[in-house]
Parts: sequence; structure tokens; C-alpha cells
Amino acid sequence: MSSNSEARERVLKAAEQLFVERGYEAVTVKDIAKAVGIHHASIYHHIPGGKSALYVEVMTRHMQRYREGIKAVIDRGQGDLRKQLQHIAAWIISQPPVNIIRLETSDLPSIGDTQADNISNLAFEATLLPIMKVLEDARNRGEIEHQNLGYIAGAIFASMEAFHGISNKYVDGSRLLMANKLIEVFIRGIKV
Amino acid sequence: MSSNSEARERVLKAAEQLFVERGYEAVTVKDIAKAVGIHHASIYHHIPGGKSALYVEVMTRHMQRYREGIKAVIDRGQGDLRKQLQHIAAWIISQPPVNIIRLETSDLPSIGDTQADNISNLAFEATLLPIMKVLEDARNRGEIEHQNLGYIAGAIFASMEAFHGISNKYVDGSRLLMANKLIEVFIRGIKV
DNA sequence: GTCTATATAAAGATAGAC
DNA sequence: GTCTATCTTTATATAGAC
Repeated sequence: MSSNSEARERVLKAAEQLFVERGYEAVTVKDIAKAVGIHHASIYHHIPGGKSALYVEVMTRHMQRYREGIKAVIDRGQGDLRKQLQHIAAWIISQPPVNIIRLETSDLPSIGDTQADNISNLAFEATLLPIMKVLEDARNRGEIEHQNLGYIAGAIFASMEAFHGISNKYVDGSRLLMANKLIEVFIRGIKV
Repeated sequence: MSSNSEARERVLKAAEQLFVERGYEAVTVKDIAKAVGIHHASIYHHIPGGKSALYVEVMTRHMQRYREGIKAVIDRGQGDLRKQLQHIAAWIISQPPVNIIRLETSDLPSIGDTQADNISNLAFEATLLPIMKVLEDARNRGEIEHQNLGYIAGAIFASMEAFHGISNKYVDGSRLLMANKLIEVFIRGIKV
């Protein structure tokens, strides 16, 4: 059934990759099976709740890891706003895009309300909230002046994630380099 | 067949609204028919090419209008970077999100390569390109100093569009007010 | 744990009556 | 231009053999 075997782990991993990349509706159970290299009927041995339960399990895990990952890189730059933002940028660029708008408007409406809320909250805790805390700390140190930090955090996150969507043909130079320049623009824009 | 009747226009309009909101895979022909108030078989009378051709036609139109709309508001603020960016922000917030990442990673892979390229290019011309031009003009006037304006334009567009994705419960105040404050952060960050 | 076979339902699509 | 009826394909899902 829903044991924690190696085979099951392979299924979860493939499902995570595909769901994150294409979204809930655009991924079929067959796609996942193909990625694992087994027949699609075999998938159901590992997921008694079917596709939607698989999505919930896999996305919950994904968001938790994302949250932990971003927390770790932030901790590495403690007390230094610039370093923290640079680490955050590097993290976001190193990960597949969370794509909150697709999550909220396409993916989550396809699953149950309660579970959609859980994932929605997790997404907030993994993206906006950590950046808001970094900005709050800097404000408490008197380094930046802005009152409402929510939309600043949103802008920073969305700007960094935009590097994923905008095709390489439209921007020259390495993404990380551009991201760091963008960080300078933001810091300059909000510092006291 | 593919005439330009009123009934056909109703189909296109409903399809546009749904495709833009939920994406290609999450919308069924039945959804569109239901929105129009007709049987789903009747839809095919208006779209000989089926669902994917409908998507292409409707999204092409949508992107062209978006491009014209953003051009119009930019023209209204000629010579004034702040005004132009404020108008752009108001435009983006007034429109449904373009959601370029979903477009590129979920929607376009489901349709043909050639047509995907066309829509991809249109999306670029409707979003990034106009903002880049505004920034270039300001640089030519000596108001801002940045060399690579592509990622600045991307950051501005993504930041404004983020107001659509981030639930109202996480940000207080009107979106337009916040957008204008964000514009000030960007201007301060890039001015000479 | 994976396969074949099969069931069920949904989606895309066409034909022909009105 | 819209409907009913029908067809085909695809997707989710289950049962049972190996």
C-alpha cells in the first residue's frame, strides 16, 4: 500500500518534478509512470488516494523543503541584508519556479478546498514570509525605512522568479549576476 | 464555419476569459460552452480547428490587445518616467495576469511549436519590450544609469503582476497605492 | 512491485436533424 | 446556429495474475 519503499520514493520524486514543472492538469499518471519506467497501473499500488492525493503529498513535501532551503541560506547571511538577499536570489534561481499564480489559479482549484488551503499557506511560508522577516530584521536595525514590507518581499520574490520565465534570448549575462544587480537596485531603493 | 458572427464572438470571448484565467489544460470545451450557454457540440461549428486552434486564435488576440493597451497608457505619459511606470502599473493591475511562466511551461508546450513561438513572441512584445523602451528613453535622457535594462523591465513587470497572485489577506492597502510605492523604490534604485 | 486486462468517465470531435 | 446522438481517444482507476 502506501509504504515508504524505494519504488514509492521514485514515484514521488518523478511526480514532484513533473507537477512542479507543468502543473496539476498538464501532468497525467501515465506521464509519471513513463518517467519512472513502469506501467501506469503500477502507480496506483503506491498511491491509494489517486492522482490528487499524490499531488497533495508531493507538493506539501516540495513546499516544506523549499521553506527549509530558503531558511538555511538566509541563516548563512545573518545580520547582513545584502548577503541574505543575495543568498535568497541564488536559492530561487537554483530551484524550479514556485509559480504562485499558476498554483493559485490553475492547480489548487483542481483539488479539495482544505488541502488547497494547506498548500497555499505552505507556499506563503516558503516564499514571501522568509523574505519579509529578512526585511523586518533590517528595518529593526535601522537600515531600511519602508513600512509595508509585504509588497517589497513580493516584488523581490517575483523579480527573482522572473528569471525562470523570461527566455534566455531576451537577457544577456548570467542570471545570478543579473540577480545580484537587481538586489542592489532594491537595496538602494529601500535603504534609509 | 469560421465566420465572424456575434455567436462566434461570444465563444471567443468566453474562451479568452477562461484560457487566460486557468490555462490551456485546465479549460475544457465544455467549460467554454457552459459559459456561453450552449451545448459543447455547438462550439465546433465556430472552431473548425478544434480546441488548440481556438486557443491560438484567442490568445493571439489577447496578447495583441494587451500590447496595444500598454502602448496606449505609456503614450499618455510621454517623457515622464514616473508617470509612464505608474500608468504601466495601473494597466497591469487592471488586466488579468499574463503569467508568462505558466504560459511557457504549461500552456504553450501543449500546442504546436510554430504557434507557440508566435504567442511567445507576442507575449514578449506585450510585456517586457514596452517597459524596456520606456527605460531606454529615460536612459537616453540621462535620468537612469543602468546598462542592462532587460532584467529591470522584467522585475518591474513581475513585481506588478505579483499583486494578482498574492492573496489579499497578506497585504494591506490598495494594490494601486502599493504599486506606486513600489515604482518609487524602483526609480530610486535606478536613477543616476 | 509490476504487469495485463478491463472498467468508467471525461474530453475532443463529427454527423445529421431541426 | 444549436441540438441530439454518436464516435474516438485519453485519463483515472481497479482486479487479479505473476
